[in-house]
Amino acid sequence: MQSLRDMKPNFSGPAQPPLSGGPDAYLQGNIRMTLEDSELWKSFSEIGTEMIITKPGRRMFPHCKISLSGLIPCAKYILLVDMVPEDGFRYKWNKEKWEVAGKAEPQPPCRTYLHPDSPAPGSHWMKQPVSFLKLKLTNNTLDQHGHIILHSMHCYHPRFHIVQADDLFSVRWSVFQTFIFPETSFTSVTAYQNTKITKLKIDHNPFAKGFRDEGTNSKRRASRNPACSEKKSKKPNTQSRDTDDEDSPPDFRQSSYDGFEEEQADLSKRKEGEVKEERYSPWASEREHAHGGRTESPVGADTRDLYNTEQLVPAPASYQPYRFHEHGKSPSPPSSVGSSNGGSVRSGFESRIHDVARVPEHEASKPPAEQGPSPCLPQPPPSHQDYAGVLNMAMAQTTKPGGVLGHHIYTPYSAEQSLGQWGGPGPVQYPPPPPPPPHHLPTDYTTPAVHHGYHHGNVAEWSQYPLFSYSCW
DNA sequence: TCAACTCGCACCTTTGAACAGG
DNA sequence: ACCTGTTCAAAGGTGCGAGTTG
Repeated sequence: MQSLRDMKPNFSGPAQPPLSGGPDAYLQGNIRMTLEDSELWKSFSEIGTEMIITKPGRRMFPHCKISLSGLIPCAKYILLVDMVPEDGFRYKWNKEKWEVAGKAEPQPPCRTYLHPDSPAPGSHWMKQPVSFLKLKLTNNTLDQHGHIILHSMHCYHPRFHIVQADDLFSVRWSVFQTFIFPETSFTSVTAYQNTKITKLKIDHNPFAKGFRDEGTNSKRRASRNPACSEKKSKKPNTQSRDTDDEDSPPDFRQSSYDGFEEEQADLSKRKEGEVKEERYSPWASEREHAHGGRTESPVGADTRDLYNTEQLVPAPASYQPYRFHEHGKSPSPPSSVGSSNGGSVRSGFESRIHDVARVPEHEASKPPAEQGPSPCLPQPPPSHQDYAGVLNMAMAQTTKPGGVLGHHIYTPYSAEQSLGQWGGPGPVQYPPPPPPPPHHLPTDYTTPAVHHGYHHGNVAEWSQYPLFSYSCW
C-alpha cells in the first residue's frame, strides 16, 4: 500500500506532518481502509471497468465494499461516497479499445452518497465490512431519487470519505479523510461496450446468473435468436465475439459471485489503504478552487499537498491502462501512457491535475496529448483532483444567487426529513456558469467559523432544502 | 448512416411476510 | 408466548435485443 505522498515525488514539501501534534491527531493517526473484493475489482480494472447507468438508476457491480480499522470505537463517524471524473474527456469504444471522443460534457450535479448507517460509532464500522450496495448511478440529470448522476461514456472513480461527526449537521466542520482505490475507476456507459466486461459481470453478478451459459436460460436465448442458438449455447457471453475464453481470467469465467465472496475471506484479496493526513472537507477544498484557487501556482500546490484530503491507494501496475488516447492518432500502449508525461507515475498524476482542476471547456481546448493520457487508469490522483468532483458544484454555488450548491448528500433518512443540503438549495445550474472571482481561504478549515465564512451555511440554512430524499435501505 | 440511448422482456436473487412446528 | 425454520410471493436487479433518437 502506498500513500499519496509516496506517489508525488515532486511535491517537495516536507513529509507532511501527520498532524499528530494537533488536537485532532488522535483521529487522524491510523485509520485504515481496505477495499473488499479487491481481486474482483482488479479483474475488471485490467479490462477496463464499465458501469451501466440508467435513468431509474443502476447499482454498481462490483459494488463498493470496504473495511475499516483504526477508528475510535466510541466516536461517531459518517461515511460518504462520491464520484470523481477522471479527466475532461468523453470516450468512445472503437475497435476493442477506448478512445477519446472529445471534451467531457459539463459535469452533472455532484452528489454524494451517505452510507445509511451514518452516523455510527467506530466500533460499528469496524465490526464488519461496510457495503455501498445500494448506491445507484444514473444518467438522468433531473433525477429525484438521489442517485449519483454521471455522464455516459465518461470515466470516474469513487471516493470514500470518513468524517468523524456526531450527526449530519456537524459534518461540514469535521475532519474528512478521503480514500481512493485506483482499481475502482470505471467508464459509465448505457450499454456495455467491451464484451469481456459483459462476460465478467455475468459470471460474477448473481442477478445475471440467468445469462450464464450453464444457466437455465440458454433456451431463452436460443428462442430469442434461433440463428445464434448454437453459438450462444457454447459461449457464456452471448455478446462475445472476441476472444473471451482466452482473455478472461479463468478464475472468473464460470465461478459464481458467491463463490468469489467466499474467497474474499482471504485477507490477501483485499486492498488496503493507509490514512494520510486529512484536514478539511473536500468540498471546502473545492470551494477554494472554485474561488479561483484552482491553482497552478507552486504555492498552491504546496498548500494542497500539505492539506490534501485524499488518500490514494495506488494500484499495482498490473492493471494499468487499457485506454488509449487518440490524440496523435495512434493509440499508445498502456506502457506508453505514463511515458507521455515522463513515464512515471508522477506523470499521470500531473496530467490529471490538469484534467480536473480546470474548467472542462477550458481543458478540452488543450490537446489531450498535453494533458496526458488518462483515465480510468489506475493512476495516482493528483491533489487537485481531490476537488474535481465538486468543482462545478462550487462554481455553481458561488455563481447562483442564493448559494446554489450542486453537491447533494443523500442519506437513509426519508424524504420527509429535510435535513438539508450541503450548503445550498435547489437544483444546480447545469452546465455550471463561469467561475467567480478569486476568493482566498484561510488555511484552517477545521473551524466552523471558516466554513461559515465560505458559504457552507449553517444548519438552519441547510434545513431549508430537501436533500435526504434517497434511502439506501 | 450510425453510435448512443431507451424500453420491455425473461430470468434471476433478495427480501420479508405468513405459516408451521418445537 | 416465544423462537426457529420453511415456504412463497413480491420486489427489484440483471443483460439482451429491438426500436428510437439525434
